[in-house]
Amino acid sequence: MPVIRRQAAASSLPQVKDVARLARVSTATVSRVLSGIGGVSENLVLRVRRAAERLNYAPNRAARSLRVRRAQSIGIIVPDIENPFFTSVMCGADGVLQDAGYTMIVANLDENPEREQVHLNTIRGEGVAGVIFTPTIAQAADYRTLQDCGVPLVAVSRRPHNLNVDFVGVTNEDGSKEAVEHLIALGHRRIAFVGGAAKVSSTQDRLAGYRRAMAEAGFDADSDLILFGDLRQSGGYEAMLRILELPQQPTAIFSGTNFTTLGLLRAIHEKGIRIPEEMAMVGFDDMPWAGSLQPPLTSVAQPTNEIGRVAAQLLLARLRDPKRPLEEVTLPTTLIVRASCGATRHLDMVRSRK
Amino acid sequence: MPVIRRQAAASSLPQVKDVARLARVSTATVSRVLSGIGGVSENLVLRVRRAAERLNYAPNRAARSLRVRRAQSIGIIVPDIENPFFTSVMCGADGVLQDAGYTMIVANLDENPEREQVHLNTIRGEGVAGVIFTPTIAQAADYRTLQDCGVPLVAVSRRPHNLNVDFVGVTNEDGSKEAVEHLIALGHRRIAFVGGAAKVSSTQDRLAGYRRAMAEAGFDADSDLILFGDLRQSGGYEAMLRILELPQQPTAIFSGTNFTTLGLLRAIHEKGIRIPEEMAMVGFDDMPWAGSLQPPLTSVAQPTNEIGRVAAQLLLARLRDPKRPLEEVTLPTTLIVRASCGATRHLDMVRSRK
DNA sequence: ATGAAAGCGCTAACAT
DNA sequence: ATGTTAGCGCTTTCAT
Repeated sequence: MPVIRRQAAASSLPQVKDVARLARVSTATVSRVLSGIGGVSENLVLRVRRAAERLNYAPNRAARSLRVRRAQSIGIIVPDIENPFFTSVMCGADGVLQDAGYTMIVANLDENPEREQVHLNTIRGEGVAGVIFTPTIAQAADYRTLQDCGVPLVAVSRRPHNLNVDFVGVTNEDGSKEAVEHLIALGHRRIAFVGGAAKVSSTQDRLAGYRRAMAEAGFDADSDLILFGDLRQSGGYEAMLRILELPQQPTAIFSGTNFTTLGLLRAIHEKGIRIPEEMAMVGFDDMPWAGSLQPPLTSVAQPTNEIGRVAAQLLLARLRDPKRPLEEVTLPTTLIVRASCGATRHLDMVRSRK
Repeated sequence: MPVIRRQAAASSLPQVKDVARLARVSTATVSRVLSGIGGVSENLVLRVRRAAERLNYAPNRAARSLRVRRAQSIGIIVPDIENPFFTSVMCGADGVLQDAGYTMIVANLDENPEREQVHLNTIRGEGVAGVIFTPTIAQAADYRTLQDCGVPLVAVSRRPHNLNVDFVGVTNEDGSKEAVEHLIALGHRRIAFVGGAAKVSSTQDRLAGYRRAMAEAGFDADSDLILFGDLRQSGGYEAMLRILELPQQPTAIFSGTNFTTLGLLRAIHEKGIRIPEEMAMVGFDDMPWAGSLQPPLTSVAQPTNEIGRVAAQLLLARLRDPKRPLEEVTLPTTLIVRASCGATRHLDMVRSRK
């Protein structure tokens, strides 16, 4: 015998069947019109469109996701949502994704790797159509679980280990080399490298650029002068304190990432060290306010918005054609010369410190 | 007669029924255990938990959303995802929401009000459990559509017009007054106010604080000295150019929002004006690098993370109890004195410019 | 070109 | 305390 059920409260939202009734067509036709499949007479298309508009119809995305077994959303996993590099990347991706009708589910790891697993499970449960992420420390297996569900992944900024994914990066090594060569051209010989997280590919590539520049100039890359912080300001701050305790000080510092640079600056200001006279400086990552820093920062700028845009485009391309070959895009960096490197001063002044 | 249907490809994801089978219970029991309703024997709870873990089960959130007619996600609508104020708020909200099992759907208006309507429709379609937003220009009706669907709203930073929602703000007026009084105490009489977007409540409150400080000190608030930019650096930059064309220059500027401050600074640096000697400055909004700016910026700091946290908590509270009275939380600002206001110099030097 | 209806995976009402 | 099963709103197959 049939079970008697309480009727759920009618949704205040219009549904396909409301649109269908108003347009005097079937729900199938409404769906066909609104998803733009085609194969519907012009007449009905018009009626359906009008009805949908009249009712201010917004399709229930959960129902759609359930039916097509894939959500119209993509997950963005960022190590730190407060880092301007990542927000700028997100902003670039957002524009592209929004135009394609995707929503953006943002997972902030907040430099807290335990969160990664939780987030990945949630994202798997969301049935997102794809994921844009920046690899943190150890995870390949977790991301592979997503891949096994057929969710395409695009890595940004850091090259993931043991994971076949599309990738968007920049000329980390050449950009760093150019920056260090610039310092060398200004007369510096003892140049420190302060990287962000030591193990990520971007840091290693930037270190490689530093080493190449030093080697080609015939200078020692004194291992005392190679330090690592993390991705917060504190890492740079502490690195600077360590540098100040060195028996033989560098005359210049190349900083491998934005927050490290800010941390270094903070320590330098606290100690009253003058830039660039006592310490010259170039930092990887430009920031919208880099020109208003004390002093204006010479930096290696990444095309951050473009990185996000390309990442989103790669994802959409793969959604369209899952079989396409893996793609790896490397975008160019730009050395922006401001005052912190000392390029605007006489070389003698820079060198006088030795 | 029954219609023959093509079987959809079996999902590679485990489902409730897989967990149920493995645990030798019904799907209802699995659901009860995993959603923590209670009323299940300890024995079965254990078996279900174990089975779910073994299968690495992640519930299909779309199916759940469809069934309970509400997603486990909340929408965050921000005017500009690249503005550190909003990212910091998002970060605070994220922590709370994540712990409560919600995902965060981020909609970036990118200062583009047309996008707002599109985003609101999408968010309505997502069936989010709630929305945290910062009102932009004109919208009340659009947001009301959401409210009519029973989606609770929390406004952040700017008070929305004609909309009954929970609200998290800061002591804009008192914070600004304190900042301007600080400048007055340093001997300034001609103090300019450069606000962000003129029409939003936060700008107006900050202007009110400026006016009160000036009035109480018995100074004119010369209307020439009250300017507005927008929420990008360019607004501040252009405002500074206008200030420089004034017949009688101010000796100090109080800037109403972070990007405006950076824009002002950029113009000031370009013109080679010395801060604070030729122009003293205090800005609303602290930034993690405010101490590394040129010169270190005296600012009115908002507890940005806390704002986000409180917003999320208000939302969760209302989800628990939709009937609770509307709440309005005002968090305190803090004046952080650094060098840009000239507090570290002699008064005579500041005043000497007149 | 259009419509009827099954079924996506979950939850909760109802039955036991 | 546990199980059975309808149905959330959509898309899509199949039938016409």
